[in-house]
Amino acid sequence: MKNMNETVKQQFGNRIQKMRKESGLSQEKFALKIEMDRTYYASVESGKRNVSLENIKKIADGLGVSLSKLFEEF
Amino acid sequence: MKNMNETVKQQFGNRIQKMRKESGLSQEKFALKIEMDRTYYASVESGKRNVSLENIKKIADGLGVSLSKLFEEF
DNA sequence: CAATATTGTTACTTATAATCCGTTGTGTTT
DNA sequence: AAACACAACGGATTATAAGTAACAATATTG
Repeated sequence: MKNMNETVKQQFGNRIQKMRKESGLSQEKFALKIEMDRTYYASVESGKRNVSLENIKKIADGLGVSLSKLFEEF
Repeated sequence: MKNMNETVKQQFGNRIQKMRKESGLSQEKFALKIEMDRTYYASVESGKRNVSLENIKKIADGLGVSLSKLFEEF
């Protein structure tokens, strides 16, 4: 089993950071794209936020992936 | 595309309701199992709540499925 | 080096998620 | 009918997610 010691918040943050980087956008550009505050998005990426379903959806949409894709290794 | 007019909250509520019913547990029994308030869980199922990642995870665990499975049609 | 872009963090307010109490309605079983 | 199980709803309170601002720290580029 992977990521046994990581919280789901940290797993989620790591996952979206990886995908955002692959998209070539900075945190700021990405946050702007999905109409989310840059510092808030940064704290989500760093695993500090217990983000809600609607914001999870916003992020998935911004990354251009489905929720199942976003969570595929969870 | 399915569920074009449904909000993600409604989709999520419908999805977990279907899976919870398949498990044979009542809302109350399931809520007790995952240590969540019965009335709160009911409102999540009815699509009224913007539930957070940690509670999404709790529900997935209670249903015995991964997050990717939970979101597989999203 | 300086200048710029990008990310990190702290602290704060406000919006709302989450919890808790009860009540109401509906179906079904006896 | 009563008794029971289950689900839907309301209101009030508490906990915390969401959103914002200022500034620090760390790359990256010229």
